[in-house]
Amino acid sequence: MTESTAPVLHETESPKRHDILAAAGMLFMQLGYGATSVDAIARAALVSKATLYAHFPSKEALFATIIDDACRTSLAAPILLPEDDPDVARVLRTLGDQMLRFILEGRALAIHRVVIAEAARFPELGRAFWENGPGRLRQALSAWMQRQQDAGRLRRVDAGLAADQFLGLLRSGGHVRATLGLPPPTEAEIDRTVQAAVDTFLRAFAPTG
Amino acid sequence: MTESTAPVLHETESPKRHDILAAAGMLFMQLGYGATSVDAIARAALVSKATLYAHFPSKEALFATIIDDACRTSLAAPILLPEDDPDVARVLRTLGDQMLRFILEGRALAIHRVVIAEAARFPELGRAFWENGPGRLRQALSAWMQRQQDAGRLRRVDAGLAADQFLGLLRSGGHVRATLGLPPPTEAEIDRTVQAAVDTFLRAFAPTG
DNA sequence: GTCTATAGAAGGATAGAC
DNA sequence: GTCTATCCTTCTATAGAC
Repeated sequence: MTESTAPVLHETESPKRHDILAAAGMLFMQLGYGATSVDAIARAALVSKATLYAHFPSKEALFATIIDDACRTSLAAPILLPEDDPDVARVLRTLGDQMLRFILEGRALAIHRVVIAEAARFPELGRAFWENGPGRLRQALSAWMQRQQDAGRLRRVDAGLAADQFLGLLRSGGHVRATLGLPPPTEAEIDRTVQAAVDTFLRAFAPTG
Repeated sequence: MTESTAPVLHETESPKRHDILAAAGMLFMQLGYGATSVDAIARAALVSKATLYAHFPSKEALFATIIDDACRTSLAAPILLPEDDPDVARVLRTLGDQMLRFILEGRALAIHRVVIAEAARFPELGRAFWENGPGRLRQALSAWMQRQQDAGRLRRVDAGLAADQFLGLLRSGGHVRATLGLPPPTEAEIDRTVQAAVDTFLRAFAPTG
């Protein structure tokens, strides 16, 4: 309190600890849990293994810390759902575009894949991923759709189910292939997928009138 | 030729080899590549490691053989798409029901997860999974939809894209959660998802008339 | 083909000096 | 907190007898 005026959020953040987290994060994401050795992490962080074990009790704990943190920070993409925009199609197109590009991009895809890979050994990571990523978006989108229904701009249906369906339409095709390591969709394909998702969704959920 | 009348398909299939494949298949699916040791496989197969290495040149080769084989056989669920049934909704409901239950069931889900997990180390497995599973279904469904369009029972659109969308609607919600190790959807939720997928799809793709 | 026994390397984790 | 050096286990893979 009396030493510094700098707003230190994590006073436990030594530089070495930061280096370890950075190196381990990269290696775990790229190679997975099993194929990444503690030796390799220490080497990449320019740190001895003893130092690593002074900061983290085990390889498992280090992995869990990193992935959990990555879920909390890297998945928290800003969700753009302007309440007052009456153009439902435009809002969905913008959201779909951002969301699809985000989950196809390197980091989010790497997190997704490593979490699926280790969901058996680290069940809590599956939950952390869901709650910070897809679940959060589903929640926000569902609430938005409910309000659009109340405003008469969407047909009245189960909002949670409708949100799931719109997100499912976005993921259709390209995302499954990308998680399997196959070539990701091109820019043009992404645009086409988003447009098609919005079209299909609105054909099905436009207000009856 | 002169010894036996039994129709032997694979004469290279010794009983030990079969035991090894069975044991390794179970362990790899359950624990993944890294967490499964050759020792454990040999023990479970009641075979020595030397015998295992007499049949397979390496752990990697054994893994690749097993997963590739699993993709070819276990993913080849029969695709029921009766050409002559004019009731499009019924066909889609039947297909959706089978498909969704299949990809949520233990074995298919285990294969999916282990392939995603090791897609970096074994890129060819990602392709094998796609081509024998989702890709095959997409292909069949796309062709069926094309013919339904020709018969005037569906609106004329890009059939491949429509197939992707229907499959995306089916996967929406439950499947993503299941791959993350979260509780799979209940029977009732599966039914609801299938019904909702068919409803949304037909609302969007019914013939204009 | 199949076994027992073991080589040889790499894994995670720690002791002890500073 | 950080290092060097090392411990013990486990790993993949093989040699050699049968």
